[in-house]
Amino acid sequence: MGRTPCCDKDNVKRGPWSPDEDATLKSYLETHGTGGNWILFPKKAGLRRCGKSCRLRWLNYLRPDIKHGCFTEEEDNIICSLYNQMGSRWSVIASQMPGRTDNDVKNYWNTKLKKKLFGGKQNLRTKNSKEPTNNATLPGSAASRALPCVPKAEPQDSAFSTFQTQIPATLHMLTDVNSGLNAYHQTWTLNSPDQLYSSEVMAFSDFGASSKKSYTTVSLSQDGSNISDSSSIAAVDKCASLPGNGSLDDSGMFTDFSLPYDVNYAMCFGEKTSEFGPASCTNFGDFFSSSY
DNA sequence: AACGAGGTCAACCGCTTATTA
DNA sequence: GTAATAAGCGGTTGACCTCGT
Repeated sequence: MGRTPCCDKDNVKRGPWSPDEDATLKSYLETHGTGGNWILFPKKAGLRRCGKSCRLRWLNYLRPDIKHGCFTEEEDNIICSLYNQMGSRWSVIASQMPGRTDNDVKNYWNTKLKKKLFGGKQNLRTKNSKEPTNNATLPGSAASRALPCVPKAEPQDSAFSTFQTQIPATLHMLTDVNSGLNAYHQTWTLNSPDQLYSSEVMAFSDFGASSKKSYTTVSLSQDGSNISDSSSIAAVDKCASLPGNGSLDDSGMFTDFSLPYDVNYAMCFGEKTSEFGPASCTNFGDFFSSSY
């Protein structure tokens, strides 16, 4: 007994979208919205596509606020930090970067960032030593069509050099822990590496590893005139600002996280952050190497 | 010039979560 | 309270491209 299919797979077109389909979807969506139901949308719009496919096409590509192009160094930092905190929660990570989609961030991490960070390391989990090097040029394939840019120069002696500088990363974290009512907006500053090992920061770490239910995201509007998703909008509801460097509340969580300190220390958290990495690890790359 | 290897990204799949009846 | 349905999400796949040999 399988799940009932969301559409008749035999009668829907699959594969890449044509410009015509894009135009149809876009114009219909801009005029009528989704009508509150993506499943019915293709029929109403006159598209022979699965509703899920339409939704994905819109959210990941056609939305007007989508940002196409190179990820900035700041975005790199945000992705790395958040990935380290919460793992592959791409929608949450993407929500911190307006115009970026979870798919974008996921692809960027898997194809570029991961290599950028670990490409220079010797003891990677590679079986055939075919791991690309840091200075590999960006292929001019689909990537260069979408991202006509040159890769940033990377020092050869550090797989994680970006993070060895002090990063004033501001990470807008979205959460709604425990009660679902007491999410706080709070700027959090680490003044020393010791704080990363404090009970307070363990709570922060735990936050990263918490279940999906602990996150608050603004749900996708069903109204086409207001379409967005967790990739581009911040959870502004339920958030109140708390000034200063106050500690974490048992029932709440922060949304701003400033890191004026060397983030290497933070990289000793486990990938899923429910556990610490080896005490001996001194940077992100070392941690990952030692984890594999 | 041909071909295989590898990189990239859009799109799909299927599971989980949220919402509605 | 429960079942059905839709939306959301992360993992994976496959087409297309460039590069190296």
